[in-house]
Amino acid sequence: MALGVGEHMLDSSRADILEAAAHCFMERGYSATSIDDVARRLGATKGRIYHHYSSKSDLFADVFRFGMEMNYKAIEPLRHSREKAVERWRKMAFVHVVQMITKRQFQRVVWEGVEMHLRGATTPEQRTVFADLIGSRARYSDVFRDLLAEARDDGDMAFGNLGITNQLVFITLNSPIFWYSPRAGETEGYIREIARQIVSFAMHGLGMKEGNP
Amino acid sequence: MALGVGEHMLDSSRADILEAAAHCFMERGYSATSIDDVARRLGATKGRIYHHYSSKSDLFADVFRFGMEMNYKAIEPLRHSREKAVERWRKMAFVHVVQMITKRQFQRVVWEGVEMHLRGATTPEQRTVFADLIGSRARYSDVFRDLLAEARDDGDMAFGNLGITNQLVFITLNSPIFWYSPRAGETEGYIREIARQIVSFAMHGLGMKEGNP
DNA sequence: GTCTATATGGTGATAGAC
DNA sequence: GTCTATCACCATATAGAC
Repeated sequence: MALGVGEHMLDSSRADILEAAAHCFMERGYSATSIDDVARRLGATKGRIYHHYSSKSDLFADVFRFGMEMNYKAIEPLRHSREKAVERWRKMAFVHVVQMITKRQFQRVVWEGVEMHLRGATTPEQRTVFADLIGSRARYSDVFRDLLAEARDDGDMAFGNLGITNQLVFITLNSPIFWYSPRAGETEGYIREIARQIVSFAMHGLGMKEGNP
Repeated sequence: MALGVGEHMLDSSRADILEAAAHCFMERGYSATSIDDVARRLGATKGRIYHHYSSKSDLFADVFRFGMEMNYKAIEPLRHSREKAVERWRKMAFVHVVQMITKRQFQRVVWEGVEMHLRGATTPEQRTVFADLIGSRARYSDVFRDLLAEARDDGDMAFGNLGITNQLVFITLNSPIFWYSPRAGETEGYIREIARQIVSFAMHGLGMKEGNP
């Protein structure tokens, strides 16, 4: 029940599988992860997984989907506030980074899913499953990109090529999925402090003054 | 012979294998790449590969090694110049980014090698092979980090935590391995312009004024 | 719903011809 | 030095008991 999302809840059996799968995919990557690995982490056998998912790529896609749902949910309250674009961007960037840190397993899967798509490494059948996920992810990225454009028009940001800049910013915001490692006694305040430094770095790169969310 | 490195040249047979392997590992990742894939790309069979390398991880390690050798070679002339740290950092960052773009296959393998190490996904025997490679990569990163510290002492940069900042900067500089895609009629000037924008973004993030290498 | 087989295919690695 | 078998193993996915 900890994994409630949007208007519906996931039954706990499925939530357990998602959590275990996300963790395994994060640790070993899609290809090196076997269904047996996920089952072992669940303390079960693969029969249980195949009862809920028809294939490994189906399972992977559902983890991907759930990761994106969490992201949209996190920024939703901030998207349509009446503040200036630069301020909306700053707050959204902050909660995005916190997501990257606290939901690391799922965000790594999202990243690898995008990677697989960009490399064209997916099989034809996988493309159908992936299509709307990749679209969802692209639209999510566009939300941030459009705010950058708006903030530049407002004169609150200064940068060169919009597409490249958004790539640089996004990879900066996503980077903790690669280098952050949780430590004992990790507090919410500690995580927020890390996130603050990352957003600050990105904002400077965007030609802005300092700011504390 | 195009792959000459350091004081020695690689025999062309081995250079061909390295190039093909790098390309396959870039496209599919380590685990999803089979020796047959590499052989197919060579227009050969795996007998040829196993004559030069005793295992898949050995081959991967050699691609990793070669990628790092290229990196060290690229920054070597700049490391010990007598300019200020901030200026040395800027020039080294620039050639590093150009490497990321122009030697993308090898740099992706370096990235995945580091990833595999961080995830602890390597088998005990692989750790021995990887150990010095990871060390080499860590020292390479430290070269940049130490310059950041020096530049901050000089009063030429302003940032918070050194370790986090170096991670953010490094991931920014490395990012084209993920999003850059070569296009027809790609000129050296075009690549340098992209690199210039990336370094500029990073430098702003480091609390510096604009600069054109 | 979850388990225990088991069918099936692919992959790393080796042996031996040329 | 490269090729053509071939082996042994592991992983996806299924079938059917409980």
